[in-house]
Amino acid sequence: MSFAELGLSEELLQSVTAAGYDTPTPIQAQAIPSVLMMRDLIGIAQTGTGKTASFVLPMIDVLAHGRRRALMPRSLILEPTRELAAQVAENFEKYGKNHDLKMALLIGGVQMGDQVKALQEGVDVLIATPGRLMDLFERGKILLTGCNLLVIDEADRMLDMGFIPDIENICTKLPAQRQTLLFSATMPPPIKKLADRFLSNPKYIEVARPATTNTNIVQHKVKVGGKQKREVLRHLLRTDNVGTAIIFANKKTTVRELAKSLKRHGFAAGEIHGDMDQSSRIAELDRFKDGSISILVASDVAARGLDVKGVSHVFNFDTPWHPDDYVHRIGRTGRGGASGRAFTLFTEDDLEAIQNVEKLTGGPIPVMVVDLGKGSTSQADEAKLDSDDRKSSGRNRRDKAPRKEPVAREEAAPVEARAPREDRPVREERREERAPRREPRREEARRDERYGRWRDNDPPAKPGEWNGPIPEFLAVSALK
DNA sequence: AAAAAAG
Repeated sequence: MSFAELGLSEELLQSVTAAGYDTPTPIQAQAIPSVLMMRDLIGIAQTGTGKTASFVLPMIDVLAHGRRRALMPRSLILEPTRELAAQVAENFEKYGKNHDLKMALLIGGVQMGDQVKALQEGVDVLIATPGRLMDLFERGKILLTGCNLLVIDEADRMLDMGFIPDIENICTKLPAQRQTLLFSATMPPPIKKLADRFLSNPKYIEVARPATTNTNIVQHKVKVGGKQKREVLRHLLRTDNVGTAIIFANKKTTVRELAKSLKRHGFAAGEIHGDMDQSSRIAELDRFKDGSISILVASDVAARGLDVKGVSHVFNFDTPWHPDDYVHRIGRTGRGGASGRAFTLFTEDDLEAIQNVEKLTGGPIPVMVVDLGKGSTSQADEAKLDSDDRKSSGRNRRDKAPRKEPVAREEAAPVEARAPREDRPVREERREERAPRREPRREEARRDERYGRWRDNDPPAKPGEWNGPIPEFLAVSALK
């Protein structure tokens, strides 16, 4: 299976090749033809599965023909966080470089001026977080009546963040006759309801079981006394061949203090959390991406969807309170088939949280014993932890190979020098099974039908005249 | 128990 077989245009294939990709991931293989056919779509996929390109690529082709109009964006992508929105925008730039497309990134924390200006000049694609979008809408800077393609990304995250009423609100402002794509890692009932209400006859694609963790990631948990946390972390950073690491903490204050502490100890560390202004957030992320810093201490603002290449390690300085967050956090490593390592520090108080994580991920996480040379962790502790595992995982445990001994018990001797960048885990191109092959001839026919509807030949609309398909509400009122 | 998002 290659990108060329999915029905994408030549220009687009060129930019995909230029970006270094030749084989679509499973979600791309399944979603792209469907999006090109203008079908609604529900995509159940974890981050790191190539989900973003699965809607960005076909959208570029869909939008390639058509007119921009002032204040009337032609498509809208909703993202839960500013960073994710910016990341999607980067994707549009990367793959859309051979196309004449204008986009606007509508996120909070930055000046409105440029965003308003872009809207006035007309954009093909709007990438937005809900708050700023609503704000600009209420100020009359956007008309959503021409927006017939909507992407709701990370829907479950939106739910967690209380955005669902906003999303519903926004949906009602878009033309009823439109294409809607909804992506989510899980399908809790409120998301199901949202999909039932705003999508019609969607194609359903599921590429990875929700709440399972990537098998490329080697996981460990490390029991620590509260006071040893930083020391244990530093030890692991020095001895586990760490190339690039994200360290998650539960609180913004912890993030700040930990970053400061690590810097004091000579680590090239930075920080990211929601109390920082947007420009610092972007700057820190850039420093991390370009290698100026090798360690990023983060709150859960960076837990989901953030795509930084070559992150060798994820450390949970705090055990996450919600097991979902664990899955998302460690998913920042082992991306795109690369290998990764994830360590979770836990204290006596975190036993329940750890058990919940293990229930979700489907097995006990092997214990890593860190000996700081002061007799901090004893065999007795390990034995006790092992019995905790047995309690928590119940009958699942019988199905698994016993893993009572740490899989990778490390030598305690500190190694000061960090591994050179070349020693980082190498990304392997490992693709899973392909979607069934499509017959090209049928595919072409469907595309033509669609283009007839949306592309080249539409006469220009006069002001106030509806140019697209007849909106549902008009059709309904005509029947009455 | 927190974090995120509008200002």
